[in-house]
Amino acid sequence: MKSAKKQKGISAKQPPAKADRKDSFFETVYDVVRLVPKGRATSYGAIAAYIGTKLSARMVGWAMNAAGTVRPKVPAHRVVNRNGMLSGRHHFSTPTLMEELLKKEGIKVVNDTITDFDKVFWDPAKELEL
DNA sequence: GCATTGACGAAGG
DNA sequence: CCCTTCGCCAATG
Repeated sequence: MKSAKKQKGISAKQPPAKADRKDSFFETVYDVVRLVPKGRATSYGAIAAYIGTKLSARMVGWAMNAAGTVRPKVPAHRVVNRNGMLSGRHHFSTPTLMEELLKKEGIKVVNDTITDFDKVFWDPAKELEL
């Protein structure tokens, strides 16, 4: 990341690690991810687009960072980047946990990438028909 | 309070 | 076609 000399409102609230269940960008993300059916996967951009902040797909990733801290836990393993790569696998308990979970759900993962991503792809904006 | 980073994505060279 | 840069917003140092 180059230089983002931009900073607006200081953060007065703690990260979603507390799971305050308050209305938050994160909460919406969690809700959508939890709606992802088994054997399917979605992308950060798809979720962001569904929420309306497609330009901030990064924030979705940030929200996922706290996915394991909220209850019930969010199936973050079903969320991958737009290429279908398990970019977030390194953030799990073990780097292999993510692909293991996906494989259990019937998703083929090769080289940290979902082979049939086109088939398992689940777009909330389409499936849920915003 | 400013600088850097981050589980992304699209556009430009 | 591969690599670099920008944008976005929030958190952390």
